[in-house]
Amino acid sequence: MSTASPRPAQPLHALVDCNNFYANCERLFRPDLRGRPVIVLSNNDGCVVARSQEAKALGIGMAVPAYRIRDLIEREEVAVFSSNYALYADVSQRVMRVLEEAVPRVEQYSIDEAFLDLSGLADPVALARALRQRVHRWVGVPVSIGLAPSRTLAKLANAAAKRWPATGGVVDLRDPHRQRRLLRLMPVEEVWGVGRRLGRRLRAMGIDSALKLADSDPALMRKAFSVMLERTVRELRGQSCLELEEAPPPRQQVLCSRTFAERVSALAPLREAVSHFAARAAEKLREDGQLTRQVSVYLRTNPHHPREPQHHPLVTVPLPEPTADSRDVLHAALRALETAWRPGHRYMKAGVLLGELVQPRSWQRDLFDHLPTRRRSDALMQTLDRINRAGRGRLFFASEGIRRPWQMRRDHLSPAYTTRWSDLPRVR
DNA sequence: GCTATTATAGGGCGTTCC
DNA sequence: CCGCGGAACGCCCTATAA
Repeated sequence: MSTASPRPAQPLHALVDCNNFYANCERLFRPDLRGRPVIVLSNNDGCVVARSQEAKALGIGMAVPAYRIRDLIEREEVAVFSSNYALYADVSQRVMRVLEEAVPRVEQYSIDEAFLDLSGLADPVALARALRQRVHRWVGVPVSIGLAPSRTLAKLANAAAKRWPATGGVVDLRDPHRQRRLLRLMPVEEVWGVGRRLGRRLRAMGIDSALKLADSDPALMRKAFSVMLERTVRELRGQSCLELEEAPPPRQQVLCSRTFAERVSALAPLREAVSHFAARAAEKLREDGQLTRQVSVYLRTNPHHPREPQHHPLVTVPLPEPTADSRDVLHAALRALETAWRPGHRYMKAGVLLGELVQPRSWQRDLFDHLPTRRRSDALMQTLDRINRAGRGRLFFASEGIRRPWQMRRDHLSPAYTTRWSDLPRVR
């Protein structure tokens, strides 16, 4: 009976994470900014969303409102950029391509991170070092790599690779003794899945380091907190609970929302904004190859001004049949807006949410359904998308408006170096 | 005066169904 | 017929992450 079946090799996860990604994207074509503090602002130039190492050293925090550090920016000559997602998405794709060419199992986890399955490799550390060098040479952005038997440990290994330059940007955390040594140094909030709130509650129980969390009783953690934290504890002990997902499950909702450049009270400009978000959301839906059965619209007044009248309605409109046609989504969104809007409020943000998504094949019209299907919808939408892929915003709906006083501010936008010929830097 | 965006998982609670 | 208890679900909220 006991023919020892070949035991699968210990799983090995690697996390590749780009360092200060947006800031380094902005520096790619600006060698004059090397060694200088660089920050990138959120949509509408509101908050800091990325900082170069030099900017972090100045004490500039994540998500700090830009207006609060205006003096510091001026004094230290910090280079400021509006976020340029077209650029970051393009650089991201190049990084991912390098990884995918070298490793068969890659899961892109976010715009600047990917998990790799390196199980069974003879010398994964050598591969990691080679990858790091390759991305730097071919794309130009620095990355750090952490290796460990679980994803949560790989995250911590990656954090260590970033924190200690002597590691050469690669940390191998396969050895249990090394794991414990690193976990002891890591504050519990640095653990993946532990945020500010959980961190505070854990500290109140005397669990202040990653090591103490790893040494806590998983069953107890499940009872006191949630299954998520139980998984985290197991992962910290080197037991892999989160597997690589090469084909991530289809998205469950599509959201398109934005803070306005100016507060908006009147219905007319809100109609334009909601039309715009609805059209954009439908476009994303088609990129995904999905259909929606439900459109919601929400509005927000400024919660930072509690003395103004507050209103944050969310109105949902079901659709008679699943669709990815911008006209259907737009029409439903405008109907929802009529219900949501109340006069006498200064709205600062609106959003369009598509829910109840379905794959086209899994949905079949019932035989006795006599609803008229709009014919040639697919062809029309394909044409619309093709034209707009060549340059966003070439074709749009009249209800989106032309003046768009609500449109976001982007006062420090970098040129489209990688996606527009006319913005290519010239070398003389 | 200015305060991000998009997405997911899970908890709590009320309703409905059996 | 009623009432009970649990499953299942919708809805809203919180927490987290990048």
